[in-house]
Amino acid sequence: MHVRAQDLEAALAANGLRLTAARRAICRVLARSHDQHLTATDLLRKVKRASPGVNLSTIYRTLEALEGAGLLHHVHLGHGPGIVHLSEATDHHHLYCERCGKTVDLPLPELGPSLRRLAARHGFRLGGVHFAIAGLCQACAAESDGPTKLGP
Amino acid sequence: MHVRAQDLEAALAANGLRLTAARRAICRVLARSHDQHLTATDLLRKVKRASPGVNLSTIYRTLEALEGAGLLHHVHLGHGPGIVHLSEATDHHHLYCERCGKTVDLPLPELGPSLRRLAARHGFRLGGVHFAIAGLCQACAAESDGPTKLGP
DNA sequence: CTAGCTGCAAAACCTTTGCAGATAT
DNA sequence: ATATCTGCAAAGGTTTTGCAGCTAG
Repeated sequence: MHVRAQDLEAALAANGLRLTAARRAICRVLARSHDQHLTATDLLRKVKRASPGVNLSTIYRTLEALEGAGLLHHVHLGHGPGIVHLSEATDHHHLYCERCGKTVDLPLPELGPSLRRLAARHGFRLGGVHFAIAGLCQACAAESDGPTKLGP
Repeated sequence: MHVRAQDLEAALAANGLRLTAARRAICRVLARSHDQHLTATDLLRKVKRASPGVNLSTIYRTLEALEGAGLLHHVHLGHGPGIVHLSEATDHHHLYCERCGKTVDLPLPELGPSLRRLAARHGFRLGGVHFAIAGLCQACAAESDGPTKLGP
């Protein structure tokens, strides 16, 4: 099983943060959506179903608090808004298709020493998963090679 | 030697685009700054030294035209504005320090088969250099491990 | 001549911030 | 009781767009 809303709430409390209705609602949505890629606005829409009064700035401030407590990260897949990721789910990187936006989760163990060693050679330690690794998915790559292969 | 301004101008013309004073100035700055990481605003500042009247929207529109003609790409290192890269210089990827913003160029051959093969296993072709690979540079990684190691 | 380019101003987009009032502890 | 959190509204930084006039071809 995955992180439950109450785990998130407990962690908030443990970090000296207050448990408000808005935060409870946000934690619930986060726990329930652990396998999705939600933007702040997506999150607001879902939170509003339970607590209609919540404002987007509360979403951002709560995300900031949760991120500060190490409970989640935000990830940039490409242009546009960042998405939210529970920290338990940061065991994978993201492959992101620059053309169609498709993403593929890339288990960190699979990333293995290869990229890490390469980065280390330049004095870098590979960061978390804050930015995706961009490329083209199969479909878009094919389209890019022969754009009108099958066309009239 | 690297791409010259007149090469860029010729390529513009070859793509049916008009050669205006603003575009000439932009091409000159781009050619001269091929080894730098310029944002649109940086570019404007430099262009204005030769052509004071030029507007930021002209910069964006010209970059769009040049990008459409395959002459340059824009790259996102992290949060904040994108930077501009002549296509001839897209033979390297970027390592980007999430903390201090330092970047290191990573020759594509050095990226080697490792990451490429990993991406291929998921049906992806590693894209250009549109987004950087994020991590922590040596200094920031050290600081992150022992924040107050040397402090008072 | 006319399609395309320009400057200006205004908007779009995502995110952050100031403030006065409400709330958890 | 009081430090923290909230909603609202307004601003922030980057990029895009509408429009009327200018210019390259």
